[in-house]
Amino acid sequence: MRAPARQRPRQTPIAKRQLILRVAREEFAARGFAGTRVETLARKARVNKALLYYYFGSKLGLYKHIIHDDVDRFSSRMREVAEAAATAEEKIARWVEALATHFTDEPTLPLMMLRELADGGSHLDAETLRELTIFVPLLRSLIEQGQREGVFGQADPITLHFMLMGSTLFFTANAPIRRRIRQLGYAQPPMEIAPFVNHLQHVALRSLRKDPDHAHSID
Amino acid sequence: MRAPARQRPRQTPIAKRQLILRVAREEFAARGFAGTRVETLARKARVNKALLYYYFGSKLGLYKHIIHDDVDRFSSRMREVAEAAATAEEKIARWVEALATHFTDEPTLPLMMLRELADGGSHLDAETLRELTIFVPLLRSLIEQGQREGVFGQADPITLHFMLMGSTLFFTANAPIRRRIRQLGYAQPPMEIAPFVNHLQHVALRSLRKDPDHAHSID
DNA sequence: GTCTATAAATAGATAGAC
DNA sequence: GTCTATCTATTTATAGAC
Repeated sequence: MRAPARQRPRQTPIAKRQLILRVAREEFAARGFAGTRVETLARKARVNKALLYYYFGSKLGLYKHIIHDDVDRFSSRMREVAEAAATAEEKIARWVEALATHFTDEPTLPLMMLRELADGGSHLDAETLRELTIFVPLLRSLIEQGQREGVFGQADPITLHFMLMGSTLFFTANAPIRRRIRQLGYAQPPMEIAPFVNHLQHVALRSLRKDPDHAHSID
Repeated sequence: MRAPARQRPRQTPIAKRQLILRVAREEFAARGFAGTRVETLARKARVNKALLYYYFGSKLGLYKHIIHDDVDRFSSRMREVAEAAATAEEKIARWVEALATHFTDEPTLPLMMLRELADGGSHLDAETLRELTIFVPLLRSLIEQGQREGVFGQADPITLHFMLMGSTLFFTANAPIRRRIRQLGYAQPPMEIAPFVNHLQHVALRSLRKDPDHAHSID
């Protein structure tokens, strides 16, 4: 009778690999590529530096792996929203909601996106870049659906994309700065994202609707 | 008869200091704080590293000096826009225009802002942070002016701020990525900022106007 | 103010044992 | 797969001459 092909160590290899990825995602998001120390990743993941190189080849390889995965999950989620069965108005509202929810669920993503923006996308490979191009076409199809449904007028999907993505990125990533502004007593900026999402949905829908007179609340 | 207190070298001290600042601004914007090498700054400014430490004490001191100055100029410019003599509608349009123009005139600023966002504002001192709090009150006063003029309804200055600043930051900093998307043939995203500004102005004004029926073009 | 030279610490990465 | 030990190149920063 044959023994199992491999004996499992206390912690399975996959788990260690996943642990490295999890720790690295946090660190890269918090400190950026240049600011992250491989030594620190190894220490926090409780593995040796050499294991990290064994799995990912280099610090850069690890970084690219992470950002590719994260962008992939993000674009998949937004694609689902846009391709669901619902009215265009409903889906625009859900789109805004999904942006905010995804950034809340995966708070490292907006930070990585901001860093890539600042770096001119220098760590994004062609495939990752392709995933990032789906947002505008998805919004375009939503606008066209709304036009067919008779509720949307002419609108530019590019402006819409930059408006929704830009403001959500900004609001999400700005949270620590708002917190400090509060602590310093300079102002009382809001910390909750829900009211912001609600406002943004209304602004988006109002900018899209054909006949402003027919505007009605979405909530 | 007394000789001049100091002889001027071929290049005056101030010029060297300014040169260091100029080079450092570019480098910090392009590579971030952690990614910037003091050695590189010295080489590009054609001075010695030691001179940089003589003037600014440390790499961090230099960075803080720059971001403080840049934020200061930015907030001053936006304050001027908001406090000019004009209608609220006109000033909202100018506000959007000024955001875009300033980011175009000083392309390092949006990059620094994105990096600070990602870093949780860790390199922003209290005074710099205070300057950053003026945007929302300025927009609030613009909204109130518009209400007094009978053209604006209820609106949230915070959402407005995040929408305008966020989307302009995003569009501006995104230019290199759009360029690559073009080169790869994935899409033909626009490179010009003018149409984006125009759209954003309209969206902003439409979201602010009291009675959508009275909407009229601003151009 | 400006430089040369260098200290002292740390970086990313690899060799090789197990 | 995982580790210890280590190499080599950089990095920030300073001392001290001019």
